[in-house]
Amino acid sequence: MPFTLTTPLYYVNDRPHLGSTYTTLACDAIARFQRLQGQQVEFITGCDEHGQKIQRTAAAAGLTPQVHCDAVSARFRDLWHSWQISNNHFIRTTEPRHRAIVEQFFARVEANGDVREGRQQGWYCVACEEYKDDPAAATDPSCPVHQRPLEWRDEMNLFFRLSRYQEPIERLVASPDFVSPASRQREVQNFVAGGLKDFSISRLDVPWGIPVPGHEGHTFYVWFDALLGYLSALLQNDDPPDLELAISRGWPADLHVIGKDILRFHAVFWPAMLLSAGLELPKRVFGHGFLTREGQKMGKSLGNVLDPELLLERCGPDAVRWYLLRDIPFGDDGDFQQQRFSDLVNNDLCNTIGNLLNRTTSMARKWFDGGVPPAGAALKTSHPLAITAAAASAQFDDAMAALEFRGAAESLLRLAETANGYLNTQAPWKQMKQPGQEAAVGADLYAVLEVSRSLAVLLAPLVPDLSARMLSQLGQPALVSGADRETGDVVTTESGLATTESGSTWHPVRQWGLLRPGDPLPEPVPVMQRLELDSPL
RNA sequence: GGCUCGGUAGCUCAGCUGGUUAGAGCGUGGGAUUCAUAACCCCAAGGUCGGGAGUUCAAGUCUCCCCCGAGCCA
Repeated sequence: MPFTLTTPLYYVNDRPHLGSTYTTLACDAIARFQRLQGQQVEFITGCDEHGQKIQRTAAAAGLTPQVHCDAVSARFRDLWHSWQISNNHFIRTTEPRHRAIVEQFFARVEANGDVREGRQQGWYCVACEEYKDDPAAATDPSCPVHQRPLEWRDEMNLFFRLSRYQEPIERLVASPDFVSPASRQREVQNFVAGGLKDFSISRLDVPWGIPVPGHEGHTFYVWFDALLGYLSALLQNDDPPDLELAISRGWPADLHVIGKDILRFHAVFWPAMLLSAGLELPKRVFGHGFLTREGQKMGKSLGNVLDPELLLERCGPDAVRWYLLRDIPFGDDGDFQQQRFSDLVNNDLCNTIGNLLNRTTSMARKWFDGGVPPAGAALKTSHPLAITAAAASAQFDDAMAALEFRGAAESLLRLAETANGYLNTQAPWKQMKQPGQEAAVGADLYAVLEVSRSLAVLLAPLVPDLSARMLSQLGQPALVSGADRETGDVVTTESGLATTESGSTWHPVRQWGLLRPGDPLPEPVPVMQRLELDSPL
């Protein structure tokens, strides 16, 4: 069974922003972590492209919806590519195969008696694509989120009988692992406890949508259509658009990572839809927080949006990935602070980790004939640094499995600090000046080199590029954690080292003592450039 | 208005079922050192734990009230 993981399917109303980048980066780290452990991963992202809002946005720009969607979704695709996101699926809900999946799914739901006609009356926010029930301000209501006037709607729609699923959904959201973090779970439980009402799944007079079979004039409500994108995404390129086939490719999802604003759709509506169609439920829905910038909401009106493309260009992928994953507790809201960003990147990545590698390879080359020193006593797993490294790596795994990127990063930092401290205590540069100490110095350096290698190996899911650069400084090949893992080719490690565990690029290189004494080390080059941000991003 | 979270050093946060002088990292100040990306290592200053009352031998940690921030629902 593959590990199936999704980002939200991003709405193509606007260009990608930092929030979607954050979600996607986090998912990428998870995907890489799973792959490195030998899991086959189906990593899904894509775009949600239907709905009245898109229709209007396109019209306002003088474009047809299709042209608009093509342009914006290409932008998402390109952005993920330039961030080296390792998704192996990218679904657009305007693809023909998706339409077919939606039709098949709907047929199941309808056959199950869960579709009825009903009158939908109320104030509608096109920006939210949602009805707002706010009888209090009925005179001149506006959307609390978008601060735009609501539109009065009164039409016959198709409804999904969500109310039938009150009990199973209650049970589902009460189970401890389904919705996380815990604070969000309570939120969802309260919502469900309030009683589930049928919700409309079609719209009249919204041509930019998938027509509802057998219901002239109706198109599917964007959310109904969008959620199903997770299923159609699973189809491989040459697959016929068949729901059963899609399912066999990796359903149910192991994890939906979403922003907290769309929790209800994923934790309540979506599971009910799946139950109705007789499909398995996703195992986990994780609602992460939002990013602010220097304490303020990012928005066009404030003119303080942080453009992911610019950020990437000026700072590189590693810096941003590290900062976002390391500093913001995953699940909580976070604040992007430029000073802190550069402080943490420079401290953690350049000073603590990068410099550790740099100083150690430099000494090893200088005193041991340009290569890895004789290991001596440092080859034993009972070496203090070997013990510390093993503990750190166990902590790292636990934290990553729990989606606690921050804790994972910290375990690595502590390891690097220990190694730096070890060097300062042992002071090989002093010891080298005394006769007969080469063996002792060699062992110390070897141990620290091994710590550096461990760090490089463990960093792979969080900052794959940096990991590769570090390994290269150690004369080792990069780990393959990206979507190219999907080819199934067994990746040989390096220099004849054991590659026993099939399918895993990680376990074979996670043992202590794999560096071979005498192997040459390349000339030390800083693996991480310091961030010198003299102007605001 | 109801419900739910949070308010701990300048900043980001740890502090489990209440129990020695409240912790970490960053930032700041000082020291040591030279292998290294002005890096590393060590030390220090800095908090009446949002405010008030209560329970207790003992409260950041429990109860109540209030203030502030965020969110969900009305």
